[in-house]
Amino acid sequence: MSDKQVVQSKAGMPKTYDPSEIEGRIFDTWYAGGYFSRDAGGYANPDLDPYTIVIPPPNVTGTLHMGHALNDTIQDTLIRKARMQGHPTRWIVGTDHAGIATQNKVEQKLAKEGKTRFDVGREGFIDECWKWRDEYGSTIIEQLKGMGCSCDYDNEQFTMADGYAKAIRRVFCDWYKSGLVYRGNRIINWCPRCTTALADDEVEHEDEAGHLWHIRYPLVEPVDGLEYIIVATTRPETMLGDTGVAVHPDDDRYKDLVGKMVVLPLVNKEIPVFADDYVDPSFGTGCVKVTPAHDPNDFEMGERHNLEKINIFTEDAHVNSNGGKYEGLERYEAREAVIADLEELGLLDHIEDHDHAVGHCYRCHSVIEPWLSDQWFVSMKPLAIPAIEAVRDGRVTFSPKRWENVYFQWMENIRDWCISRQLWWGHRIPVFYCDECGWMDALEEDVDTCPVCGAKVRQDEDVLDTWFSSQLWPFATFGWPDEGFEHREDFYPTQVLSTARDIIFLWVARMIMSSMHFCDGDVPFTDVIIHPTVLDKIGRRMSKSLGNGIDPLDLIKDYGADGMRFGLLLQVTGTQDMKFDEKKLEGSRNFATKIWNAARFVLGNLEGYVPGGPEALTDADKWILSRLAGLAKRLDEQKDGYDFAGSAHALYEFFWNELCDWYLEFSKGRLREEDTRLATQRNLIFVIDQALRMLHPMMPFITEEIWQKLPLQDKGPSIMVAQWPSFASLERFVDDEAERSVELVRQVIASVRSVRSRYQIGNKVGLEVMVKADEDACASLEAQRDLIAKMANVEHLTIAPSAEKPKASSAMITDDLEIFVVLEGLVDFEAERTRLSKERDKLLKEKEKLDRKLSNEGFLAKAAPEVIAKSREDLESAESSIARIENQISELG
RNA sequence: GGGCGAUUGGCGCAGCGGUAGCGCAGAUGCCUUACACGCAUAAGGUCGGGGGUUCAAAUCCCUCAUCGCCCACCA
Repeated sequence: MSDKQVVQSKAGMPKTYDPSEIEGRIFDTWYAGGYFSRDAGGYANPDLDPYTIVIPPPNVTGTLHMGHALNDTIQDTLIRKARMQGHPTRWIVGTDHAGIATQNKVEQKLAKEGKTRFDVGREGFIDECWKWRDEYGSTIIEQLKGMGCSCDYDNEQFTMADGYAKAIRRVFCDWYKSGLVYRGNRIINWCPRCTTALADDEVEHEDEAGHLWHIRYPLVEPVDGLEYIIVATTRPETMLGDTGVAVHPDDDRYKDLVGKMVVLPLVNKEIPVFADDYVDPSFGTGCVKVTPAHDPNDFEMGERHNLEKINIFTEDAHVNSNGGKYEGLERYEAREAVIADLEELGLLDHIEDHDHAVGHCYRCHSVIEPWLSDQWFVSMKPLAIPAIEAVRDGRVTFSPKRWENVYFQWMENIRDWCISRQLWWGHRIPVFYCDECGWMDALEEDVDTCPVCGAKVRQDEDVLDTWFSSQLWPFATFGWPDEGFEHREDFYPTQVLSTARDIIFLWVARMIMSSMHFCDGDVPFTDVIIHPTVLDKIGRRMSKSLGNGIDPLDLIKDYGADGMRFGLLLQVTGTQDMKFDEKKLEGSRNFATKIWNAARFVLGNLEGYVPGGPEALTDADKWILSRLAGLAKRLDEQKDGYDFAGSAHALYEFFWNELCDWYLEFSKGRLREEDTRLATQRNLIFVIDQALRMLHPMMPFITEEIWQKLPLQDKGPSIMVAQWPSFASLERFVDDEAERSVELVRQVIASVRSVRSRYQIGNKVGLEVMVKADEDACASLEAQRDLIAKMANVEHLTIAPSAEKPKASSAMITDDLEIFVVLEGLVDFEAERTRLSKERDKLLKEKEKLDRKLSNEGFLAKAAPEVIAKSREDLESAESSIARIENQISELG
């Protein structure tokens, strides 16, 4: 309580940073300032290259999860830095209509009211979807704002928006006319619950424990006494649609059977035995039952051998009228029934356990049914070739690089893409049919009547795969195919595409293909960042069913948006997974408070301040400025590597371990002295200003809040548009000598503290200390004796090359110094001896290693000269330390 | 069946060719008037096993093991 009063009298800042009070207010000022737009409220430099990012559009079905929080933080960090560097920036934001996902949600909602989509009809259902979108779409945008994301909110995109629909139509029609889009009757992946086709990569395969049923198919006429052959299958119910049995052409066991007929049990139909290379004689019995309508391989064989294709399932996976007495049974009921009947007939030879991969719908997890139907496809190979080339030659690079191999592997084996979906929510396929004269065409504008015969036409009932629309995101969001896209050099290609690894195929690859196709071969983005997947703290995927998901907004509430962002970025190393434990954010929240308090300290010590640039009066000043330059260098250097954890660590260390732990402490005494106060104030302000700018992209809110309070000259309206501190702008401060000098000071202070701790001497007890060192070191220390006196509470400090150890004292030996702390009546000589001996033994081991190394001829002959020199130096230093320690030990008597 | 990733102090992670670092937890002492979401000090690791390359390996290569991902039409 008294704390607060002290605080108010200082800088009007509470002593713990409270983000909830600040974040919303700051976000509003950013938005009002127009900094999220391309010209950054007038602060962008139009002469610089544009920097653009398109956000991976979240599904309107849901709210943002930890993966989004991470991904969007990464993007915001990048775009904010680019903006501060002066680039015209634009971060395109928007949502994806998410065909199946949304349709499912809305169907569930209707189900709760006891209705199906058929009750409300196609139009009514689509209306419901729009309502859903209006509700959840805004939630997502609010979440993004809560995280501090600096998106171009005034230009929000949606994959079902009118303009976007134009792009879809153009693409579809263009590809249709060039033959890349075609209609075909093929085996596709059918989800019987969603009642729609799916693309191959929308199917998730999982190994499941199953069985291999061995079934006897009687021969019409016995061959050499053989009355039946045995087929092995994992799906006995599909036998209802069998139209042949295949064996390998070179399989001697069955050679004589090729061309013969067998009787398909239960169906009592004669089907042929034929030979096909596809069959693996070593698997099962070497005889394969062939169901062309329900298995992709069987389909191919059926094509090769002109077999009939009998569909035995309805769209919801029940046996249809082709299944005879089994009609109406659900597929697994049918399996039971078929097996029971075979058993009864004595045709079930035996059953083996057999694990196999079963496909599941990526949306509802139902088991996929391979199903023969008419669908629309995109021929992918021609599109893939230039897209592979673009990554191969580095026009697009992945980070981490290893994902490029994943991309290549998929792209080089790419198969045609089934793009039609039997859904209502989505872009309806723009193909029109005339049932009168048979005319059909893909059209960019709707038509009612047939241009050939004038009869009424109908539009294709199906909609397009959601990914068909999201693949156009990098150019459709900029107005393509309209006139505005002529200014595409202002934003296309974009710079960075940051996303999760699980949509490399579904989305990233397809964006590269379609964008290059429609944008004169130009890639849609140059850098792809594949960020780690956020797992729970014990390494499981976060999911609704496990209930282990975390809402970013809850984290923001507890740790602040900055705390959450920084905590996440600290974990973005090159690995593929990130085990996330909320506790990990504590350090980042504490870091925010640390910075807050550093600012509180500086702002509370501004009496007599007159604005001005940094003044490097002392080594301590030179040191912190040099370290600041070092930080800028570190951040500059990693700009291409996307080492977010590395940058975050560098910032953390600078603020906490250099600025707060040392420079702030150094400055305490100097702020009280008339002759040093102003320079110290100016240095503090300068360093904090620059460091806050460097931290801003990662922790936007707290940096803005503090920065606004800094008494800077000619500062702009927001740190968001303040100049980014490049290394070049700070290079003049690099000062190795000052860094060495302060290092000596730190050694003395740390040594004295160590002695204090060992002898349990309170900080309030002033000590007598002597430091022995060479002339140069003594000169450095002498110039900074006030700092040592203050920070180590030394009452009498002697610094001299000839300093001698007082009898009653504890000695500390460093590489450069001998430090004696006088301890009248306190010294435990035995303990001192033990400690110094341990210290010496450690050094002896080190010396031994170095000796061995330096007497190794191979090392001397082959190692780099600087490495050898370093080893020599280390040896010298170790030897010197050993000698001095031994000297101390012998003096202890 | 292929491919990728992980394996470093109790826990979570850096380091990726020159004698092991960070955060958290734990220990000890401190309300040192910016901060107890803090300060100080000390302790803690033969870098999964084995082999190889090299003057030198946590770091490169091979192999094994464990865990986890992805891709694949063997019914």
